[in-house]
Amino acid sequence: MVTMREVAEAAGVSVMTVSNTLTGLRPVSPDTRRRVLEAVERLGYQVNVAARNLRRGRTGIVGLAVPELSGHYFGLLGSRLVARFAREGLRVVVEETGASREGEMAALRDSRVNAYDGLVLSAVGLSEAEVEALGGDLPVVVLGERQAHRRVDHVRMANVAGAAAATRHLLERGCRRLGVVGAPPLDALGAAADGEGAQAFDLRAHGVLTALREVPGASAVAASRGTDLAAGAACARELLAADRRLDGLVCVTDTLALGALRGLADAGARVPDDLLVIGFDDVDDARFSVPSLSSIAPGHEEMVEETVRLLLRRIDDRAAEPEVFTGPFTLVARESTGGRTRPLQVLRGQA
Amino acid sequence: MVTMREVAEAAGVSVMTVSNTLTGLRPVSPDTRRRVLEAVERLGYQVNVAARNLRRGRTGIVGLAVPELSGHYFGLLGSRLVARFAREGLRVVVEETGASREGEMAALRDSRVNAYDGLVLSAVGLSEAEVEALGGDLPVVVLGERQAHRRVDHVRMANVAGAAAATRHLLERGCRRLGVVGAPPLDALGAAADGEGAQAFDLRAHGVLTALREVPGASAVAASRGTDLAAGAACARELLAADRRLDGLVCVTDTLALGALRGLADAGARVPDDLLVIGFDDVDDARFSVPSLSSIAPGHEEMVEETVRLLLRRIDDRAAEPEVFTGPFTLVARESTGGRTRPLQVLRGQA
DNA sequence: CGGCCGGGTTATATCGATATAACCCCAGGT
DNA sequence: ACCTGGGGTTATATCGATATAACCCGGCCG
Repeated sequence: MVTMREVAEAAGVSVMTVSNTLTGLRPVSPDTRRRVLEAVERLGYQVNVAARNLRRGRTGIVGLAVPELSGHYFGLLGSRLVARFAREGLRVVVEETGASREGEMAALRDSRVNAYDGLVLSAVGLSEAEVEALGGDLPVVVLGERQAHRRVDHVRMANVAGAAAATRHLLERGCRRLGVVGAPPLDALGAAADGEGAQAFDLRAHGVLTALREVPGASAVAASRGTDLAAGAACARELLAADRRLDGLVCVTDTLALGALRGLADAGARVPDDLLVIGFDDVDDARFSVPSLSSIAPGHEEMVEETVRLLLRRIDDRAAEPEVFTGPFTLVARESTGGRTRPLQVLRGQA
Repeated sequence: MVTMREVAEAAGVSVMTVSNTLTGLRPVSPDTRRRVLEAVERLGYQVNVAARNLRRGRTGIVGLAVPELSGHYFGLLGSRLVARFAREGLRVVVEETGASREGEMAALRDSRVNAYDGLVLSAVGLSEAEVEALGGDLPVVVLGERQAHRRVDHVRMANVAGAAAATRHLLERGCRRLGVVGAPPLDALGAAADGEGAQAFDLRAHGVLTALREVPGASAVAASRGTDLAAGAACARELLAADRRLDGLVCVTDTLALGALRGLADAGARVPDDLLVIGFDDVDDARFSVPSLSSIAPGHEEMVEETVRLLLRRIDDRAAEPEVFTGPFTLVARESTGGRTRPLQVLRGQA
């Protein structure tokens, strides 16, 4: 490995002059600059990032901790964040938490031990207080809910409002006997959803309830068996078996909804003829499933933008006042709720 | 940030003794060990990875360069690789190449500049010679084709054999007028697919041709418009519009196949009643689409295992003899080729 | 005409860990 | 009794870059 010292000798200057020409932190005469660059080129010099990091105290790496990278939503999110951070000259290390407390704690520890410049944590297991405690002075932006004290930067979706809009969409189209896929039993929900430790899914279920109460005679039952496609299919079959007259399905994620479409097909139920289905996240696949899936689009662009902004801000100033950003949302009606193939923008709203 | 020196002072020993107790590289008496660990605990010491890296010349990070993380296949692959490398104590930095030469060159450069311990490169744009030249002495494992000289470690799929098996599956079920989604014009294929710079998709198309020639009276036309869901849908519509009597569709990836299912639905064609569809990759969604998608499962497990093994081996020994590993494959027949909902393992084969 | 200023450059200390070699001391072999 | 050996420990050099302060020199101000 060719070092700065060798470049310096080749160019007949000191290492600091080489450093200065390369970083541009201090002025260098045009003549020396040329000689240095020429030597750099000739020797094929590349900075040793480890040494630079040691001295600078920065690594140029941020962590991204998500439940699992292969999910529809997190794949999308990861992809966008990687691209966006790249524009800021930051690289992204991916950690998978498995949506567990241990996984999230490991991600935080890892980020500190390896001195990442910051961490984007999609938190489902840890509370804000725990994140704050475990994170120490590590810059962290949390994606998700559970913000009780607002002492950590948060980027969240319009979960309640979005889910309510989704539900109203079904109700407006005549649904009265709803199934909710991916939510805890609805009667147990009240307490959790309003208060402290509510998860995104709880909040979405809460949004469903909110909309449901606006329409007399409308009812809903929930089922939950996980977050993957198989879970969606299983829940759909379960709900349909329990109530053959079900006429609408609100799924708390598109992954669950796509699985549910499969489960309904298994059970011989036709969408949208027999019942309507709507999801949440507006992943790419929603536009291409058969039937195409209506969904709540949570402003991916804005959320990514804001996540990056907040993390950079905090890296820059650890004492900055914590912010909570809630993305906008858009209801996208497609075939699964009786719409046409081409997406129809029905409603745009804020939390 | 508390340093080793402070721990040493607190424990009344030298920094080297602290280092030794922590790394375990040299023996330390039980008594001192206890004192050191106690001091570490009390002060909340954590090693400075930048300093360790500088000294050790390793970073504990490997790069993973894929066209885009949000694709079905690459999300799956990324997820598995991240998990698998984690077991080896390695973290993964994701780079998106956009399937372009420039992106792949950037990934290689980045990996060298940042001194990753190695790089897993899903190469579509660069030739092996270019990878070798640009990579320098960086340990690299290439996922994909184009290995001409076998001087770089490769992990590949049974593209030809797998695609041939997929095609035979359709032919056995009576298809005679096939469409190939994601392949270049088939008559232009011969030259490219046998020889040097063949891409995975070319090889799969080649496999289709191989099987096709075995059945007199069978024909195929190809269409290609990209690699995403929209491309799959567009190709399917295009092929069907050109030949309404099309009775089978071989798609070079599941993403294209899932898009194609959508495109066929748009055109009013029923799968599997009017025509059969098969994909390649066996992504999660294939099991849950409607109809569920038959596919070639390329031995994800083995490929990931082998990728990690080869990279670790080369990190350990840059002069090791380059290897090419070709994964096994399995044909999974589902509804889209007239199978039942539950997957049916029809054929297991090697390249 | 002397002192000050600032562009341009350099030597040196420093970041925090690890490799190296030297040291001490006691057990065991001869 | 002496030498050898190795467990346990330490001081110091080192990894490769950057921060710091000092230096040189020509121009400008008073």
